[in-house]
Amino acid sequence: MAQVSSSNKNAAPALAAAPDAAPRVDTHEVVDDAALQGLVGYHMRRVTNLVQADLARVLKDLDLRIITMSVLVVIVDHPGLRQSQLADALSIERPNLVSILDELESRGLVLRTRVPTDRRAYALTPTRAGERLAERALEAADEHERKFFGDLDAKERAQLLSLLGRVRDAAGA
Amino acid sequence: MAQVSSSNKNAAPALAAAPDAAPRVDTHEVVDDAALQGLVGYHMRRVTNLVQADLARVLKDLDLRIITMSVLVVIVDHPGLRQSQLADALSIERPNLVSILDELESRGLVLRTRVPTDRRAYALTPTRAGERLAERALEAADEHERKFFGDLDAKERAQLLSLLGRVRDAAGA
DNA sequence: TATTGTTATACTCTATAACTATA
DNA sequence: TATAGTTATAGAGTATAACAATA
Repeated sequence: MAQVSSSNKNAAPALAAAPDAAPRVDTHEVVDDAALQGLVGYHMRRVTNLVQADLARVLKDLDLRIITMSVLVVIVDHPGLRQSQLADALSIERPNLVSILDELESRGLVLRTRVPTDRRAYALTPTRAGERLAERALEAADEHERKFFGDLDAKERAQLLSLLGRVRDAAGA
Repeated sequence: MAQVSSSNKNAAPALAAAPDAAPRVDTHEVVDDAALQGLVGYHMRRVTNLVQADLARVLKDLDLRIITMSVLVVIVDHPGLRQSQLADALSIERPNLVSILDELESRGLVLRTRVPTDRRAYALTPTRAGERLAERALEAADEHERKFFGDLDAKERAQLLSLLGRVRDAAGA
């Protein structure tokens, strides 16, 4: 499907193409990324980057990064869970959770308390401030999502989620 | 749409919920990310990460990163273009191109040659080795894409691309 | 032996300010 | 003055190996 140089509008006729004289683009014309547009993953990455950049900007007002918001919201939804459960739920590596939780704890949003029945583990619970901030963060995220997905009706949004789900399943994840 | 704690299966009846006693999850049960699943961007990011991680793994066999492959492929498709044209085509910042081109040049895949009419600029052209590697990289990327998008028929793939395009356009990009 | 949380580390991607040489 | 390429730097996300405490 994807082929190099299939899109070059300056393409010279085959006869004019000398062995080492590839058709050159003009130094001033606008150049495209057509050679990559056959790759669905390329489009997914570019659109996702746009969306994530805006979400990051929005959450900055609440002093949250995307991953920090995700962690806080899952803790509020599942108070008492262990760090390893949280890492599994978000598919992030356990080491990467540590500094995130350090920050949430030092900001008084989350508590780490020893699990009596397993003294290796910590139970994570939100404080009232953590619950309030999680709510505000989800509201901000919802408003952000309306900006990007508001043009899609319910059926189209479901279609997008369904297609994404099938791609995820194809990965064997 | 997205609401904290809407998905907690351990939710106690309202009357049993004391002010500071949130319903706790069991330390052993599997915890989900339901509190974030209302966010379409969250699904996009997770699926995109899966796809990109596999592509990165595949391209490693050719000693290419995703961004390095993208740069090489666009140069092969538009030989003679300037670095600023390339940066615009891929929506990457000019500074981030420099080390990528340094690497491609030192590996003998790309040439930087002064533009006679504008001595500030460099024209980028692929070598024969660069052309060959670009072709192999696109073949590897196509095979990788079949793994993830092969289950979708042509219509579904077009649907996915169309929906992604509308999200991109909603962003004003 | 295996698991929980931790430390240290590294790689990738992205972004911005400021410099140089040219225009 | 503006632009092309560059340097330096920083932040964010992700990943792995190895350790101490505990199971």
